[in-house]
Amino acid sequence: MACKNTLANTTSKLFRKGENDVKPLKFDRRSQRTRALLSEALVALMMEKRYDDITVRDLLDRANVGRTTFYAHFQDKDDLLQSGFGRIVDQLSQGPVGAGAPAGQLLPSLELLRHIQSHRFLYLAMFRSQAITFIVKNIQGQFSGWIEQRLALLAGDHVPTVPLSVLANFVAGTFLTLVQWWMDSKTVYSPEQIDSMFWRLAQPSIQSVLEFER
Amino acid sequence: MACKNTLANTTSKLFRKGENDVKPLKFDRRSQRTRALLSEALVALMMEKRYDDITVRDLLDRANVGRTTFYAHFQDKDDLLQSGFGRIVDQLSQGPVGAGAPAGQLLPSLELLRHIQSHRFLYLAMFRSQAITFIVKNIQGQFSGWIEQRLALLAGDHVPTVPLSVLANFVAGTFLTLVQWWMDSKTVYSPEQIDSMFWRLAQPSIQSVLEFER
DNA sequence: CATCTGGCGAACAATCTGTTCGCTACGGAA
DNA sequence: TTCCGTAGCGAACAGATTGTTCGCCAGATG
Repeated sequence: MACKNTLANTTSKLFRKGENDVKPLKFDRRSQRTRALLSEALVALMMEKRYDDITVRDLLDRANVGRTTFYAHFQDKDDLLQSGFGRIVDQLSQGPVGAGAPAGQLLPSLELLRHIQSHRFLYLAMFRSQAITFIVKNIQGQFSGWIEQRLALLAGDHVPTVPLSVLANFVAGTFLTLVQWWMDSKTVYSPEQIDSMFWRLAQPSIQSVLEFER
Repeated sequence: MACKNTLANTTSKLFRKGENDVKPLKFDRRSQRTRALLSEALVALMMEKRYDDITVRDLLDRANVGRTTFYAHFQDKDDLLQSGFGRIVDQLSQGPVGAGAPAGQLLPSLELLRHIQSHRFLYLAMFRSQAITFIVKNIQGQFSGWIEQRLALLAGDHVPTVPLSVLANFVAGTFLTLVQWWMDSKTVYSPEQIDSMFWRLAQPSIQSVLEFER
């Protein structure tokens, strides 16, 4: 009802995280079981069909959960998605990236890649099943922000040959494109290999644009 | 009904282009008017809300078209989307890219950018309103394919430092990322400017990976 | 063992989809 | 201009989906 008015602000749901639900449930063992079952069901279904073709009934059947129960825990199908992927995004921004970046590095890519690998199923579902573009865009936006800050430091009073925001966007885009390729790839690659590829791809352009060594 | 079974093959609709509809309409002036109105309405609505939140009723109201009329022309909301964006994709593959590539160029980026600019509204809607990821992915896949072929020629019997498919994907990804940034950008850039940025970003990495001049 | 709370199905109104059915009116050719 | 074919129209329809309410059951907790 309320959430139907997304109206060009598709990320609005990202912000209505207030747990002011009238009937939230405790951390009973049963509750946790239900939430876990539903999340797993969603991920599993997202591997099979597009997100928007997944009906609540599908989730119920897959998770073996009653209709009432579902709506006791989540307002919405989107809410369930949120609770799963939103947590991941939060982990990203507060976890390995927000803190762990060694300051000398543009992007803690290796940490990120390891994180991604350890949640492979989730990310697979995220990239496979489309329609979650807003999450990807959100991530890309965050990455761009961080990178641009660091680039500004690197550039100093240099005048880059392309706008820094473009360069930052480029680096973030390269990373995410590579991750998507990684997810879809048949042969298995280690995070280290992907990380290596990433820098081999991104580094030359960065150097060139910033006019280092030239 | 039939189109609900997309089942992990989200691009299936791209291929059921057979105009074997039982009741296709002629090129009557009225028909064209209706189709145009509906297409415009879809694009307009996609700028306002996410594709999946757009209801057929919305389209009808916006386009001032009767329910029956809609289903006389299109099987589906997805079908309408198809008829709009599918045409664009076709133009891309058979038009400026398929033919016009000057053979020495990895990607006829400038032609593409001009094409995009001349259909700005459509591409804006396409990138703004998410959930059309499959189209973007489709385009990216095509681009990757072309680029990889040309890269293979360039590389010769060189052993690149990253798989060629990754490099191709990277180039295509860089292009599309840049286009998205272009669409979202406040300040206006000419296709020439974007093209210049694109090559400044992509070229160094390509050279580096292929180990030219190093 | 008692009770408290989450889970359950049935049933509900509301909405949306895709179709059918006559009727109207516009378009194109005589 | 006239006339016929066809596109467009609204109403009404069944079927599906959403989100809610209502008792009732059962597992968890003390």
